[in-house]
Amino acid sequence: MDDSTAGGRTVTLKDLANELGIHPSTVSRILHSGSDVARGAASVATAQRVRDLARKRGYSPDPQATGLRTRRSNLLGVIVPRLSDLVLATMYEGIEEAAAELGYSTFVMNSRDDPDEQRRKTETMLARRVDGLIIGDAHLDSGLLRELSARRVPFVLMNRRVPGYPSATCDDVLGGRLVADHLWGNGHRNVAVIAGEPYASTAVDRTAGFVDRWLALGGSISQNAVVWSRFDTAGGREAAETILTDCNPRPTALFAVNDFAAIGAMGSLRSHGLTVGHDVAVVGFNDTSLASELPIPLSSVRSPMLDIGRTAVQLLKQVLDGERVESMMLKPILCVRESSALVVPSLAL
Amino acid sequence: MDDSTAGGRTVTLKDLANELGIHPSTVSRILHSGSDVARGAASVATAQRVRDLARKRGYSPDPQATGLRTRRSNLLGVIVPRLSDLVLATMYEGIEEAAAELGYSTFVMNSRDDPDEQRRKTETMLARRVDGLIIGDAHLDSGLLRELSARRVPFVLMNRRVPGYPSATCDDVLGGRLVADHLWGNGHRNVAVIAGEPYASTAVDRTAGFVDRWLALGGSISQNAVVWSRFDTAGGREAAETILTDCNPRPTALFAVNDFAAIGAMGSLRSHGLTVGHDVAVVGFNDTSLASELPIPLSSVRSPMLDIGRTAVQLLKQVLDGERVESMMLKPILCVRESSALVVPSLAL
DNA sequence: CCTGGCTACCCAATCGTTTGGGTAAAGGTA
DNA sequence: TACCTTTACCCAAACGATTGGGTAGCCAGG
Repeated sequence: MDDSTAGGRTVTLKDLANELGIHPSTVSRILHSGSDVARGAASVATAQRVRDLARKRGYSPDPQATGLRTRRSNLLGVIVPRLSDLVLATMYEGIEEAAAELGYSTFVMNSRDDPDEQRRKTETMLARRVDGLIIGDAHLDSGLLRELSARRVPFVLMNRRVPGYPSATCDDVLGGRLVADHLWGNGHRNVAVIAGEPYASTAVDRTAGFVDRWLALGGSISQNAVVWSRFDTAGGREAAETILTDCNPRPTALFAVNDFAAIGAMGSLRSHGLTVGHDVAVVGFNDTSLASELPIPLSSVRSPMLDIGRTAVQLLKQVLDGERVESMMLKPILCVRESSALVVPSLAL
Repeated sequence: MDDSTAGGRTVTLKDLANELGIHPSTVSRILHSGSDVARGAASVATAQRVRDLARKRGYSPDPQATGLRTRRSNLLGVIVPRLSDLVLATMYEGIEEAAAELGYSTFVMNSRDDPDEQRRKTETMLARRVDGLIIGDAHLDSGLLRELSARRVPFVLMNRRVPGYPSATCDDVLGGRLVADHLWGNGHRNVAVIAGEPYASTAVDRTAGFVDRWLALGGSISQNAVVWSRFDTAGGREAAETILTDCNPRPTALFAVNDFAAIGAMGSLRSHGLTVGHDVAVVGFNDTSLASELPIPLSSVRSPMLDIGRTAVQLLKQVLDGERVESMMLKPILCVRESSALVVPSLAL
């Protein structure tokens, strides 16, 4: 009577078959095959009776049994640095949606960007027999990816890319370029970059996109105007402090490759008596929902986070189907707000 | 040679048994039983050989097969309104940790606080044969909970409570009280509350805790000084607008039951030319990492989000073990910052 | 009448583990 | 020596679904 599984007594194929006086295999074919197979398996009338009873009894196939037999779990593993990072959480929402549409369920785990944890979590996922992995915390120098490749584990990268592996990312280089164009166009000639973690392609690409374009426009950027930092507010604050100390004359604009770092930087500027948007322009990246809500609304590059998540699922699906896949880079757009809206008069040409 | 499961050819109990010339059941007992059973099952020497080989071959038991046999999946389902809400994401981190320690893996799904989605996601979880559910999006008037109870689905609530069901929450009433004491102590006598969604216990309890204490202190709060709102910045902004229009004289302090709503309110105050912390005090709730980083750092009630997640897992474990459980309410503390630090001189007694 | 081809099913093995019930051999006791 | 315990294993039946291979009965064509 009592059953330890959540939901109590569950109905099996055999139950349905017994009740209708037919064989379980017939029921299986009717319920879980394309209509082509189902057609050959039973008469239209029987098929209808089976489907009706299944609905009435609330039959739902046991994924463990199915998985055991078919060797597929319909489970996707997702690894992110931390889900409390708004960016990754939003991408995950996209993943969840797209995965559900394809009949997959998803696991998420946090790796905190720690290589040991990355490895541990990956193994946990594989032990759970996921069909494939979406890796949202790839490091540029990762040996783990090579290893997974060698073990023929199906996976795709998300958010961060690593050359040689399929990935769904924002076109971060373009994003950086947009910011360079914007700041240059507003008359800035002395800028600095809060560049993020050097192991993350997001940071590297955004920085490179910015710097390369800046140089192409005829600008120059000194060594110590590019400061690598953590992605959080504290990291941004520290980086800004460094810039304010090291750069002389003080830059008129700051590009932070991440909104949180930008917010930290704004805090630092404020405590130096500088007004963001007036004395120093600031631009962030990702356009998280906070950017527009800040006292001085933050200009930010909007990356299509939800779509990146969805795209990652589609790519992984292709990998699982044995198709060849191309990495996808989704286009960002720049949202200019008060933090960088002003043209620098003294420098305007 | 090729194997559709991630990780390629996997080692089974039978493989190990064959290689050692013993029976799979013996291997199973050695590897997956308490040392008491294992002792009776094989000689110490054999046990050691088995364990060594298992390690060497990288054996990991197939959870589908295990689940099929034991009727337990070691999977926990977690349902939250949205993972892109920092509060829930942080709680989930606690869940993930605690669950891993107990050998469980966790699924998360977003319900967007929509009753249909809640029901759908719940069914999806049950179809996956989770052993139990952690429900982070309970509505006070939910029929779903009654139904799950009737179906004897093991579950606990997290973050929001509903009388009659076990839950792990912050002591929200206390949180509200702390804010009342603080504002009253700073001389405020005319306050308003941005109360959140009336279907969430967090909103209701924080508001009630505040209001009841306020009255107990001898204060009074008019009807239209309590405004229900969404939990996000837009909701907070609108609520603040309402308050500024409807309340005369203008309140000297605002308590928002959620940091994001508080941030929205701060925005609204600013656009009315009011300085937060000077003209109007603002206090939020949850002490999300942003609170302290805002230009005017936000006072906020810190709730132990990570621990709430961990506690939820422990409670669910107890439910699964058939033990009786008591709801847990974790203590919050108030972090006073610039947004509400000033004493109101004109009103100080 | 025989053959061939449907239609509408059934049969049984299989996936990897777990677990209740053996049992043969060794050792101890009366 | 007969009998009882251990020890150290083996055996086989599940769990629920899938799937390659039947097959009985019917109809049509030659």
